[in-house]
Amino acid sequence: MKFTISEENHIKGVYHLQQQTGLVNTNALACEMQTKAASVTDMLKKLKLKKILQYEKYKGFKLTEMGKKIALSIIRKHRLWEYFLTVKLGFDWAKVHAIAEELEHISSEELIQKLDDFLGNPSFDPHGDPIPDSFGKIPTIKQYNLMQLPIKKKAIVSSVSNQSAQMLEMLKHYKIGIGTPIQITKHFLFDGSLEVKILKNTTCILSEQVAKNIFVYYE
Amino acid sequence: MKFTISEENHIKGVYHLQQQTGLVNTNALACEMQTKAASVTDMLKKLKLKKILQYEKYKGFKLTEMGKKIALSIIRKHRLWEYFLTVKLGFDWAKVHAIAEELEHISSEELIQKLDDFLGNPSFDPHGDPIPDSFGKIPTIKQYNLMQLPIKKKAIVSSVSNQSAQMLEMLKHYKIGIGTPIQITKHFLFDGSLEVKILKNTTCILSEQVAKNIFVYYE
DNA sequence: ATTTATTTTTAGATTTGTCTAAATTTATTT
DNA sequence: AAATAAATTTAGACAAATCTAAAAATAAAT
Repeated sequence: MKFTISEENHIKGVYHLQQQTGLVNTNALACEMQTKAASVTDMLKKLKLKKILQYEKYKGFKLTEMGKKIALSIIRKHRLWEYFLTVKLGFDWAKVHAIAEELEHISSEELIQKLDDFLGNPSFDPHGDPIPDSFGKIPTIKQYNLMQLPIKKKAIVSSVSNQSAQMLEMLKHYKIGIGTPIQITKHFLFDGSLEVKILKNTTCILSEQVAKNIFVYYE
Repeated sequence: MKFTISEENHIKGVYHLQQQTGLVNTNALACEMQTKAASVTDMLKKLKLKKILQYEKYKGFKLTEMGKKIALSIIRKHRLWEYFLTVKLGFDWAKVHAIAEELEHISSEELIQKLDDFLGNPSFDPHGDPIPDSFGKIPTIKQYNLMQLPIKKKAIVSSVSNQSAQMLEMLKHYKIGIGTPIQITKHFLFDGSLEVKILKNTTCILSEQVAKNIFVYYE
């Protein structure tokens, strides 16, 4: 089945929200999509008709199995293109998201399969987010946010959840990126801030607010 | 200035037609665009307003200088993507056009500049069509792949699109490189293979698969 | 349990790009 | 030059995707 760009964006938006909340409501999606509630309602009717989501008036909605499959295929495209843009074209990781938002709507399945092979079938994009395979399966590793990481335990930065420009700029300054080895050397109980050693490099202090948006894995 | 996909496609269509005819007429463009004359008229009004084309009712139309610049930037994108799809992703050249029709509308200028560099600033796409540079300047010689070269016609090897190690090794063995004078002496219809004379040197047999990756020019 | 507030949906308008059918302009033929 | 044909444009309609403003349903508060 074929979808418009707007439909695809809505499907992706629902997927994103239902990851956290289970059932999604109209206002939340309107906010996520930077549009109005009335427009969302219109789109919901269309997507229900196409059996992309289960939707009862006034009662919230969520994707059907088919809807989920479509969402994952769009996310797969998005993340493969992000990988291409940073690793092959040398883009700064802060810039790739907007371009991938366009590229993810290119329709050819064969293109994505060949791109995947060309990139060496990566499992994670440059932000550390997992890239679903062609069946929609998502690779998993146990991730912990920095606040949960035991003190002195060596770990690898795997992703960053708050991708605001300010956040990315700060991490760039500290030379913290995906794959950076890291270790907590002190935990200040007063304000929850952490002293963090970027291995083979300097040490810095991160606030709790920042730390809980940085994810790592170990072993 | 920003354009919709439909506007961009019409600009490209006008450019293509005016290459041959100078002034373009409504029906011709309608045919080119697989649409109706009335729809073309609507679009012409819009593009005239945006100063993309000179247009007098009932009297035909052609692109302004600005219109030409835009057309060339779209053609540039199209051909760079075609190059990417064949040379980097290994697509069959027959399949790349449709995909490039979508990719050419991705808007980022930085993307195209980086893609161009990544591909090594190629001058011709895999069909031998010239790729305009970022100023809209078009390289002049036309390239043909060996399958398209008329028999007995003397030509010069100008580029090789499939740069796999095996390919390069084979070419090295036959002493075929950029600038090598070459001539087709026989075309075996059975399997599409060619008997090729490397001038001032030996003769060899090249499979169709190899031949279509070797580009030449003549005169 | 009413009233008030919030959320969601409907109703109707707008924009973009397309269409058909009719009218108009230009070109061709007799 | 008048009649006919072809090309082009206008007028009006339609679908998609959005919006505003008002109505309806649900949730929260007194």
